[in-house]
Amino acid sequence: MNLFEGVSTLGGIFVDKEALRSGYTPDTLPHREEQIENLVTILAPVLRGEPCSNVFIYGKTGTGKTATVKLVGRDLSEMGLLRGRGIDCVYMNCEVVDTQYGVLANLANYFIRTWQDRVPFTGWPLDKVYERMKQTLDSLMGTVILVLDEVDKLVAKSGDDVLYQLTTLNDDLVNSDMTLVGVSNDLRFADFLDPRVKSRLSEEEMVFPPYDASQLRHILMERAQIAFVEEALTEGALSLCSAMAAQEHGDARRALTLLRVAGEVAEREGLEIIETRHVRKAGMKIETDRITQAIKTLPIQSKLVMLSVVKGSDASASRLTTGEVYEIYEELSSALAIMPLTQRRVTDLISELDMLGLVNARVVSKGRYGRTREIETRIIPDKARFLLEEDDLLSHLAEFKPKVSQVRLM
DNA sequence: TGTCCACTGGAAGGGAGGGCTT
DNA sequence: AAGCCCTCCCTTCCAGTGGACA
Repeated sequence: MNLFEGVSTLGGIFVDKEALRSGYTPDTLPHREEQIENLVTILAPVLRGEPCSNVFIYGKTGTGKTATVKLVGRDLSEMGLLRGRGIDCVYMNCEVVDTQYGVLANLANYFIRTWQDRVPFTGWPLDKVYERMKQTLDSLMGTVILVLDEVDKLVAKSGDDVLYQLTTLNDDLVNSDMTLVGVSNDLRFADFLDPRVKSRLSEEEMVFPPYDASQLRHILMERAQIAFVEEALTEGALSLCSAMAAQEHGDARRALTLLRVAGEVAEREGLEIIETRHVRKAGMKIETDRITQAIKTLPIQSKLVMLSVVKGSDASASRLTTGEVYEIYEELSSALAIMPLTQRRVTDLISELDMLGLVNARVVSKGRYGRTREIETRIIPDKARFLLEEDDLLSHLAEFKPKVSQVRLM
């Protein structure tokens, strides 16, 4: 008997699952008509071969910023083609490309077709990369719209030098011109920029408000029609999805993921209909998957710090201070015979764990007894321990009890 | 009101690792 | 092979800080 004999050839619940994924760009974006029109007006001069203003777009995650920019970019390039104007829309996510070198090299490589001419991912001096990028763009004799998504991540990591370079690029270009579209979900981001960069980058500003529950419901309904077979989605499940996402600052991306996972859960149960319980299950599954993934992919030192927090909170009811976590960390390091990092570095790792949502760390002042951070795990300790001890190296620490926390118990 | 603790978090810089150029 | 550049991870140094306590 074949192992796949029992698997149905019919799609089950889904017709086109892609419609619920974050990379999908639909043909219409409900409740973003105003923003789309705005962006079209700003970028329209490009079609007449005139320069247009740089744009800065703000809005929380899942408010349709990226989808709007991609949709407008796609139509603009198409219209350019029809009218015989070369318009290229280059999209870059600065969470992935987060260095000056990376942005310049990727921009150049987007247009370079031959391997031997491409900019290597490291190795060249920056001015050489800039020069190659400039030449490449100039040889296009057209317009480039560069979209820098999550641009705040780029600036946080590499400063605003690259933005300055890009905003002044037009002065260096003879045959082509470039327009920058910066996208950020941090509203105060521009305040930290060099004033020259700020004024050049935000010639036009747009703000994307969060969706409310009824708007989310409408968006989900439209996508569900593409994604699911008819009648697969119940009213209750739809409402619950939009309500849950509306609670999380109106995040449409989350709502769509919730719907997709709910569909997968129902499908796995062999059902052809999605009910509210599937949405609830999906909500829990997404969160567990996120945590599992986050812990498993931590570098070893971060895992060790995380384990120190878990072992520390095992032994003590009160929250741990940075100093206590570091003492446990030192013990664990010596048990594994690895060189411990400095406390300074460990504080940074704790901040990273905090940002990943794996621990809670807040700065408190204990007056005479100093200023420190109070740290506690945000995950069920047994679950965290289980995931951490899956690491070969850390599995040796399963029975290890730190001395420090034993002292604290008395 | 001033002191002092236990850090926080910024800045600078070292060095390993990846890759290019000559 | 030597010299250079950039990024990443880390250390070292140190000014700054909130609030309990004397």
